[in-house]
Amino acid sequence: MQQRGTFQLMKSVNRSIILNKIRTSEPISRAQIAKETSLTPPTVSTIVKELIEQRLVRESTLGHSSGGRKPTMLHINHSSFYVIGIDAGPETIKGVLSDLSGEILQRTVSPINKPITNERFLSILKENIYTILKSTEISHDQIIGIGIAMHGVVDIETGTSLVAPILNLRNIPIKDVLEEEFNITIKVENDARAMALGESWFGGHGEAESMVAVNIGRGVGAGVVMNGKLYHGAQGIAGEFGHMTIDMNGTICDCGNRGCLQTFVSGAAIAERAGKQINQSKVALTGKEVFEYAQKGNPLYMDVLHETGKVIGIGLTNLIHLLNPQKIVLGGGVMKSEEFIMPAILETIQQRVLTTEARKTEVIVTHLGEDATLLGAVSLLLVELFNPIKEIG
Amino acid sequence: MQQRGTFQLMKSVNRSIILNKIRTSEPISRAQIAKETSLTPPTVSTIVKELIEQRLVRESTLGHSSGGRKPTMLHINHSSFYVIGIDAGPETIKGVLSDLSGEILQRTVSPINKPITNERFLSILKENIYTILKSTEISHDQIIGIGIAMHGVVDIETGTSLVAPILNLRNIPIKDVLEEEFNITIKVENDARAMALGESWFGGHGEAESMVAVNIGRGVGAGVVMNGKLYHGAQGIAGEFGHMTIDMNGTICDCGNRGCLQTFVSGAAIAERAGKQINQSKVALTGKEVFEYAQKGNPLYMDVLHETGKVIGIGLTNLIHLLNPQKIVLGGGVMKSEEFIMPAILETIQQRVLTTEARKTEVIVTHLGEDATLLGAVSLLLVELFNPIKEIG
DNA sequence: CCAACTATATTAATTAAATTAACTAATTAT
DNA sequence: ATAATTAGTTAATTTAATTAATATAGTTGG
Repeated sequence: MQQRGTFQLMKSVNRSIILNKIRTSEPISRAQIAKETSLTPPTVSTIVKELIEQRLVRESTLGHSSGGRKPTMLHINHSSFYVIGIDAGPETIKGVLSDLSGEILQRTVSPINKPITNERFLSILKENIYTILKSTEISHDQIIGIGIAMHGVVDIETGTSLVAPILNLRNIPIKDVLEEEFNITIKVENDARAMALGESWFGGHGEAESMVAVNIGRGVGAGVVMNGKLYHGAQGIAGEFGHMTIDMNGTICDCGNRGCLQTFVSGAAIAERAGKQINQSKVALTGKEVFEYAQKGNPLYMDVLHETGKVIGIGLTNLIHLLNPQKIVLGGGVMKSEEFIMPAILETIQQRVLTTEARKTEVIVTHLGEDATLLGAVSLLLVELFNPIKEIG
Repeated sequence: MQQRGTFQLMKSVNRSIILNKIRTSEPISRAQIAKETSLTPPTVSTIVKELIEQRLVRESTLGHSSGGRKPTMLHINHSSFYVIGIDAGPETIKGVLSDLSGEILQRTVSPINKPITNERFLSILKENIYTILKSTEISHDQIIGIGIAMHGVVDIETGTSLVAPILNLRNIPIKDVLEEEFNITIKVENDARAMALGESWFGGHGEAESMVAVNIGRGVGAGVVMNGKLYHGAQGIAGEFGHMTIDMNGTICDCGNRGCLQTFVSGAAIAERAGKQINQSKVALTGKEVFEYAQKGNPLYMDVLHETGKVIGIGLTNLIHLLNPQKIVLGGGVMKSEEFIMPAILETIQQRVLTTEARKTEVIVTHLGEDATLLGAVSLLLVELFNPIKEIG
C-alpha cells in the first residue's frame, strides 16, 4: 500500500524538515527555521511546540539580537531518549548505549567462540544487552529500541540474519527473539548499510544527498544512502561490493568466482599477499602485523599496502562511475592503515576517473573510527524517530 | 529549496497516484481506483474530474456490473497531447512524434556527417523537428514538448551536452537553442538514462520499483530507475557502466584504463575480436557482420558472441551485487545478437551470483527494440505531465 | 414486473493543518 | 522615550481530505 496524500503526510513531512533542521543547525531559533526552510512561522511554532511536548526538542537561553526581540534557541533534547546499538561482527559482538547525539554512555564487548549455534549466538546478544541495561541508571523506558548491525545477509522486514558466512549460521530470528525478551523495538540491518546510515547521521556531512560508505575488513561491504535514506534494492541485498569482479582472470575467491575485490583487499588477503612477498609464507601474518611492519618503515610491507590502495581505488572508480555519489566514506579494520592506503586510493581514482565531474567525488576516511558501525546501529532507530516518512507516490 | 508539506503536495501526490493507476490499469472505474489505492471515493472523484477537464483522462462506455450500478470506465486520453522525442546518437539523429501511449505517428532520421560543429549539430536537430512539425496535421499547441536523448555527458539542469565523445563536441546548448527556436518545453537527458525511463514507462513492467536499463552499442551506458524516477547521482553522471573495470590487467581502453567492460563488449570490440580470431584482421569487420556470420552458423563467430555474453554477464553480476535491481533490461545494437549473447549472459549471471536472492533479478531484452531510446526521450516529458512531484523531505 | 438489494458516484458537513494577517513581546537604535 | 526591528503567537481564512448521507443505476429473486 503506497503512501497517500493526507494531512498526516503533510504534517510529518514538515515535522521531519524542522527536526532535521534543528539537528543539523542547533542552536537555531524558530524564526531562522522558518526562513531557511521557507515554512511559515505559525507552522514552525505549532510543530516545535509538539516536538517540545514529545521531549525531542528543548529551548535554551536566548540568542543574540541585532535590533529586535531576542530569539529563543532550540536544541535536540539529546538526553531525553536513549538507544542501544549492537555491532554483531564475525569475531565479536559489541554493544553501546547512546543518547540522541550519538554520545556513548556504556560499552560491552564479547568474543564469539566458534563453532557456534543460533541459540548461543542469540544468548551472547542477550547477555550484552542485559549488561548494558544493568550498568546504567537511565530509566529503561527512556530506551526507545535496540539497533543491530549484523554482518552477512539480513532480511530487514523480519529482522532475520539469513546468512552469516563466517559464523556459518543461517536464519537467526534476531528480531523475534529480542522483541520477545526485551519487549522493545528492534531493528536489524546489514553492518555496512548500518555504517552508511551512521555516517550520514553522525559523520558531520550535513546535507550530503548521496553517500556511499564502504567497510573494508574481513569482508568488504558497502551501503548507499540517498536523501537520508538507505538503499536496499529489490531483495534488500544491495551493496555487495566485496565480490565485484575487477580481474576476471584473477585468483579464485571464496565465492567461487575469480578476481573479486575481496581477493585483493580484505585483511586476510593483504596478510597473505605480504606473506608471499616476504617468503615466510609459513608464519601466518595478520593484517594488523602488516600495518605495524609498514609503520616501522619496512618498504616491502609499505608496498603491499600501497598495492592494496590501488586496487581499492579501482573498485571505487567503478562505484563512482556507476553511482556518482557525492561522498564516499571508508571505514573498517583495513582503513587503520589509512596513512599507507589512502594516498594510493586517491591517486588511483584521480588517474582513472573519466570526467571532471566524477573527479569531484569526495573520498574520505570515516571520522567515527571503530564506532562507525555501532553508531550506525544506533541510527537505525533515530531515523524512525526523526523521519517517520517512508516513501511517497 | 526542499519540498514542504503543503496542500499542493498532498493533492499532487494523490493526483499522481490516480493518474498512474489509470495508466497502468486502464480501463478502470473510480470505485476500483478508490479500492486499490485506498483513497476515498470523493477524493478520487474530484481529482478525476480535474483530470478530465485537463483532458488527460476520458470516460468510456460503462463496464460490467455484478449486481449494482455499472461503473464508468476511465482511460488515459492518449490523443489529447503529443510529444516529440529525439534520439541523438553518435551516427544518426532520429526523431518521432508520439502520443501519450507511446504510439509513434511520425518518424525522421538524419545521418551525422563528421567532422561536425556545434552549429551544424544543432541545425540538424532543428531540421528534424521542423520535418516532424510539417508532416503532421496535429495542432502544434497539442505538442507539450520535446525530449532529447543525447549520447555522452549531459547537464540536465541547463540542457547542455557537456561532452559528446564520438562527435568530438563539447558544451552544446541544446535546450537554450531549441527553446528559443520552438518556444516549447525541452528536456535533455543522457541516452541510456532516457532509455531506462522509457523502459519503465512503456516496457510493460508494471510496478517494478527498481530497474536498470543497459544500452550496449557503440558505447555501453546504464540508467537506473527507482520508484519511477531516474537516478542521476551528485553530478548527474551516474550510469557509466561501459568503463567499469572488470579485468584490471586487460587491454587498454580509449579512456586510458585497462580492462573496461567496453573493451570487450561494444560493437567495435566484438568486430575486432572476431577479426583477430579469423586472422583476416586487415578486412575491417562490423558488429553487424559478426552477427550475420553467426546466424549462418559459423561457429567461430558464434563463439565470439558467446564470449561477449559471458563478459556482459560478469559486468551485470557486479551491477546486481551493487544495486540489487528488480529488473535489468538490455538494449542497444549489440543486443540484436540476442539469440547468441543472451544465453551466455544468463548462464554467467546464474553461475556468479552469490545469493539466492540475487538470483531472482530478472534479466531481459527490451521489448521496445530500436525505439527504446526514442520512447525514452518521449517519456522525459510524460514524467513531468504525470508525476509533477520531485522529491520530498 | 416489482420489491429488495448492491454497487457506483456525488453532495454536504466535518475536520486537519497550512497560510495570511493582525497582533503582542522584547530588544536595539535614535 | 520613541521609533524601528525582529521574534513569536493568535485569529481568521483557505485548501483539500474524510465522513456521512444521498442519488444513481443497475441486478436478482419471488
